[in-house]
Amino acid sequence: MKYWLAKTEPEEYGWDDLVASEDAMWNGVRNYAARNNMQRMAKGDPVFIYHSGKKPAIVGIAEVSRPHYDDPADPTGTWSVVNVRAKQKLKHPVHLSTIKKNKVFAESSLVKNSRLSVHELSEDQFNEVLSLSEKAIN
DNA sequence: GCCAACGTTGGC
DNA sequence: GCCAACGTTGGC
Repeated sequence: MKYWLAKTEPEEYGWDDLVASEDAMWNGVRNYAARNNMQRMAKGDPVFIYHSGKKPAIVGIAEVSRPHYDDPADPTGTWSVVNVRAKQKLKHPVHLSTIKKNKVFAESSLVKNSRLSVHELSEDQFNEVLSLSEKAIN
């Protein structure tokens, strides 16, 4: 099992939209590194949903409900999508500022490549996010 | 709103 | 194949 994090702009499509749609096609990724990560997702892998923007933070957990397939909106066949399903909102959002201060994430692409929209996390990092989400101030 | 970092494009 | 110019993303 692998662990993932997918970024989204909450004004465009946020956690609440994902909950409402029940099973959503995660589309619009137009970056090779992010696409390659999506192609490595397996059904059932956990995916943190991250809101970028004013208060960047991880807000909830979803899971891959369908592994990658061709983006139906892309006639060239270059880009992929997956389907994800919301599982659980985090008790408290885990802010990027917290992640940056935490040495477990020092080598993470979350810190080193802020522009990447789909990241893989280690098991330790995944568990650290879960643990941080239990704290009101993080 | 600004700007740094990154990715892509296109000229050579 | 290199690299300058440009566009975009996302944190602050």
